[in-house]
Amino acid sequence: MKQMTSRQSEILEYLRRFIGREGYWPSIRDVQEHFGFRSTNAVMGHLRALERKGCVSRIPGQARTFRLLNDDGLPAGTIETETIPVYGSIAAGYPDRVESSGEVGRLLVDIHTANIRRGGKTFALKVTGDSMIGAGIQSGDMVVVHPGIPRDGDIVAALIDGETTLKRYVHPRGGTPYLKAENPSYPELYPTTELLIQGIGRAVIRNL
Amino acid sequence: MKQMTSRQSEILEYLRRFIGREGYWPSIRDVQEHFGFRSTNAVMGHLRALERKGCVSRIPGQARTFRLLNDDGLPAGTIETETIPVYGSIAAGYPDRVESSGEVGRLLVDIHTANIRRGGKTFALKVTGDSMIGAGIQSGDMVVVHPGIPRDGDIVAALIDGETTLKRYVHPRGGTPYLKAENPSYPELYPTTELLIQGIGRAVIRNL
DNA sequence: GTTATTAGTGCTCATTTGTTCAAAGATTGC
DNA sequence: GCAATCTTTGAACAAATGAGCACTAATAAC
Repeated sequence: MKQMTSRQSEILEYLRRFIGREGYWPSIRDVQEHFGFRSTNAVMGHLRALERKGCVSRIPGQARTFRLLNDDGLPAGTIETETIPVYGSIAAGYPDRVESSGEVGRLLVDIHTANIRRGGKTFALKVTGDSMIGAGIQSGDMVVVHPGIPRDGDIVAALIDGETTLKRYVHPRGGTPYLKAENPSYPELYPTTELLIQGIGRAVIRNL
Repeated sequence: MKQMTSRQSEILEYLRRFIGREGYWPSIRDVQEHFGFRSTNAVMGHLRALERKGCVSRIPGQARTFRLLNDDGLPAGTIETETIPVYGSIAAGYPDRVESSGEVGRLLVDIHTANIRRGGKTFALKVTGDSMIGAGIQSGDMVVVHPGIPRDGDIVAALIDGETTLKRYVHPRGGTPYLKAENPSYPELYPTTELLIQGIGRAVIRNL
């Protein structure tokens, strides 16, 4: 992004605050009035400059149609976030994202914090039991889970006998994969009928 | 929120998607065109209904000025979030929120997930060491910390000898408070000169 | 049947709003 | 000093846009 004059930053900042506060964009005359200009053209000049410098984009001729752009020229103001449904337990198959059956809440986090990619069918589970205590996952913790193919050592949400459990996925070279609890008092789980991995654990969130 | 007809939900959903996709609100005629109405008044009718039912609010006579409301009648679409600075370590006193000295990143989470209140001087610490391993807090975890007065049993970020440590705060009835690690190989820490509590741990976030 | 609600058409109108032309003062760099 | 850019004024215009009136049709409620 090119160098901006102080006046131009002021205008940009006003736009940012306005949309944040009101939820819609200001009109040219809203900007004019706020800065005390006696002509709308003062605003126009600055907007042209901001557009030229790639900070803002607009739809010509249409009212209150701004877009804030960042350095890459992509729509900004939006740290990439995801709204993730939280399930207490999952019965079978992938949980339907729209359906709220068993959904006990939602969490909104940015994708870096949750360690996920966008647009996936990410979901979260509320952990019960102490089988993963050795990995620092306690009862009541929330685990963010992303569908995918697990690798040896990943913590996964797996479906065994119609119920979801959180375990470590172990896949020895040349052997068959199994599940391992991180607690000496729990046995290893070898797949009897099938081993359905619902997702790979990406993050743990705990409220203290 | 009162009962909505299916058509009204369609309109509402279109508004939601439009602002999410384009970043600005549609005009009445944008809505008209999308639904194939032959009159703008069809849209007006639905908008009046949505306003009456408290789903949407608008500024009369002004272009593209919507506000989505949720059940309480408060502006929606905005789950309350906080952008929290992450520090690797904190030297002394409260970290300056604006200053990025020692700031190693930021995380954006909704206030329920992070278990915090709005507007506070919340910050996060990247944990090093294994002194809290017994409480399920490992090296590399992020701990969200909120300033306040700790109670017995809280996990706190405390300043001891010019360095910040994460420990459990113990305050026996009638005694002096001290800090306790959740790891048998660490000793209890009794305040020698002073015990400055920088904040109370509210949440733990770990990337797997 | 009557009444109320929802869903629409068709048209007109007034205002909001973006845009343009012409011009001038201030500031900076050469 | 002079050119270039930034900043602002002032007036006028045309398109975009919300809003109102009259009327029709379907559906459900009483």
